[in-house]
Amino acid sequence: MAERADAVRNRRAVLEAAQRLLTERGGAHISLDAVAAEAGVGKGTVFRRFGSRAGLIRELLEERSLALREAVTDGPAPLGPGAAPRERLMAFLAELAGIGEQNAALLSAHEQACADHKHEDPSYRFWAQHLAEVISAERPDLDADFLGHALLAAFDADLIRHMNSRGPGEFVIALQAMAAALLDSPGK
Amino acid sequence: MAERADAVRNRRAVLEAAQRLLTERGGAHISLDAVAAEAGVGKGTVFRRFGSRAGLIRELLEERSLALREAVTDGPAPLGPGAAPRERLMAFLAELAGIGEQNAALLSAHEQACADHKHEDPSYRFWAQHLAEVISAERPDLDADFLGHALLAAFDADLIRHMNSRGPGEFVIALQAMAAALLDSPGK
DNA sequence: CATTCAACCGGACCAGCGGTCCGGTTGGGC
DNA sequence: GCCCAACCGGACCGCTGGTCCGGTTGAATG
Repeated sequence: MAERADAVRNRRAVLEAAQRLLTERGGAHISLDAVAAEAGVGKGTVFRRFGSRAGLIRELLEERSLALREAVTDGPAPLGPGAAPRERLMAFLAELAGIGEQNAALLSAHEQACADHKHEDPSYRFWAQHLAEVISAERPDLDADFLGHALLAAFDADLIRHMNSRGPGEFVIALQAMAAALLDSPGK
Repeated sequence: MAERADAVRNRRAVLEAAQRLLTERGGAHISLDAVAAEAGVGKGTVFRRFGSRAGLIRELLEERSLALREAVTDGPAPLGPGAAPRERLMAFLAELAGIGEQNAALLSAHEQACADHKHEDPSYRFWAQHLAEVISAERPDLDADFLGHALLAAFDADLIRHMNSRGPGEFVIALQAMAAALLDSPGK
């Protein structure tokens, strides 16, 4: 037996409650007491399901980006393996930026909760590795590993907000322009 | 009267104690109780001097980077106003990276304490503006403002640690290579 | 040097947090 | 219908950032 019915029900309730608090209230001050209360559940339940604050945020983020992950590993062009590396990179950045723009609060919470442990986060690992692969495929002479991390570092909640204040979509545009400049830079 | 003698003494004691805790102990778990105790001072004193945890970290960081700031505004080449923009950019990145490598714990603490308020931090504002100016001087066609923030975003404590694990100085090299690629990218 | 008082100090205190624990409850296989 | 492992709630703990106030001290003044 994998998981009892009430356990499943509570897990979903907690995830939805957290999402609700995160989007309705502005900041990322989401306390686990509040999440438990909003979910109509005891605090112990939250911790049994998710282990810790970081675990909850992580799972929330993973849920949000699951579709993207699948599209990348075995979806159609331009995200999937069929497309050219450059197209995959641009499409991936656009898609991830879309998630970022619409989940700024979640990103903030993630930065705060998982600070100094990004590399253990499966979502982050996947993103970084995908970026590195696709950059390396297009430009084997560049430091693809570093550039992947650097591009992800640009998904800073504060920076996204700053760019969004210029207008919707400005973040994606600037990010893609930067990636294009890197890919088009003259080789050594 | 600006500040009483004992006030000045305590301010320095607190700053030094914080620095000591930050470098001696690994993590950024530096609690203000601990800082006060290490400084041989009451907790109230810490808060009266620095307002909050963020204020303390901020001032610490500012102290660390004061020399760099002065060198940039009116020092000699390659940092100062006399040098060519490209040289200034590279030298500035190298210098800042040096600070970053040697103060990883401080950077972590800063990220954690000042998250979502970077733009209010005077040090950060100065850095971002300087980067934007110098990038814009070399490549007016690029989005210098965004690129400045993006370059600073790469000063992620986790990323620095990751690069340092390859070997000393690897972070600077990769960072400068990225900046060079951006500056050398073909115009539109 | 004595007086005076605003600036300063220490640490008790508070509210809220992440995380633990355990006595009671319940789902579901037999 | 029985039974027990899985699950639940919420009281509880230790710690943290931040506040407050009665007592102390530096230094300007005469």
